[in-house]
Amino acid sequence: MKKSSLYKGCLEPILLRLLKDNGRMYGYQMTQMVKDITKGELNITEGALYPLLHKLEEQGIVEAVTEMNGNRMRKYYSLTKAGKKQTSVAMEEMKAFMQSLEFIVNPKTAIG
Amino acid sequence: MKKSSLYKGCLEPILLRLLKDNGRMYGYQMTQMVKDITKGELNITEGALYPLLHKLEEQGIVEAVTEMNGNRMRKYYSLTKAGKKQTSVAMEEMKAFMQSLEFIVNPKTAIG
DNA sequence: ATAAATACATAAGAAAATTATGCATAAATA
DNA sequence: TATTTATGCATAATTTTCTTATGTATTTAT
Repeated sequence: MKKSSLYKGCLEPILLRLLKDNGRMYGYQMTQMVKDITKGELNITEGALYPLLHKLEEQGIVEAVTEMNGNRMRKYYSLTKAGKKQTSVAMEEMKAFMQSLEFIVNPKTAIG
Repeated sequence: MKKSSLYKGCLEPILLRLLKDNGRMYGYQMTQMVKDITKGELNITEGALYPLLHKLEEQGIVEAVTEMNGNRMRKYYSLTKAGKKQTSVAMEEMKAFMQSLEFIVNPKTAIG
């Protein structure tokens, strides 16, 4: 991301997708993976990431296990059963959303 | 849109795109066109639309002309020269953003 | 007649980020 | 070896950007 935050609102489904694809992950790892995948385009800020992960944990969407890597802590998150169900819904919504964006931004080539 | 606001942050570029494609438009028309194009998926609320249009006008991105259609007012908006420039930038950002979403949500089929 | 659609506007509140800050360890670099 | 960068977590204050609710008024459909 450069400046304007287009991905405001998409962070939660992005995290769910990462966990769905990669099993358990820790926060910092998520930021790095998204940065890599998007070639530096999307940079998740810590101030957005950690509070969201905590919220998802409270909601029972994810569960966390803290492990030590040498002397450094890592808090691994993974989808709960309810979280997997929720992820399916979120992915359908994302698909529809992305298709809608295509319709608007690319009206000629978009297939629907 | 159903419930979650995935498109938070995307409203401005969406409006710019509409104006770029259709020349001058009035607010209500924008909401209807987006609803049509997206098959009811994206419903722009008035509380989001009008304040944003006013902001864009203040910033010199759009200019407005009020006309009467019978007894009903319509406020037509169109891109200024600066607005067209800004739209180009915004469309590049949108393109990159959408590509990034593809990378994340559709890692196998996404082409980059 | 009444409801729905058209057409604008604004205010209060909520949601979801950004920015700034803090702590701590490990690795790289000047 | 001193300092910066990277790793890894966390939270608070603020800002951005919506949603929801409300208001006014005309036109069309039921």
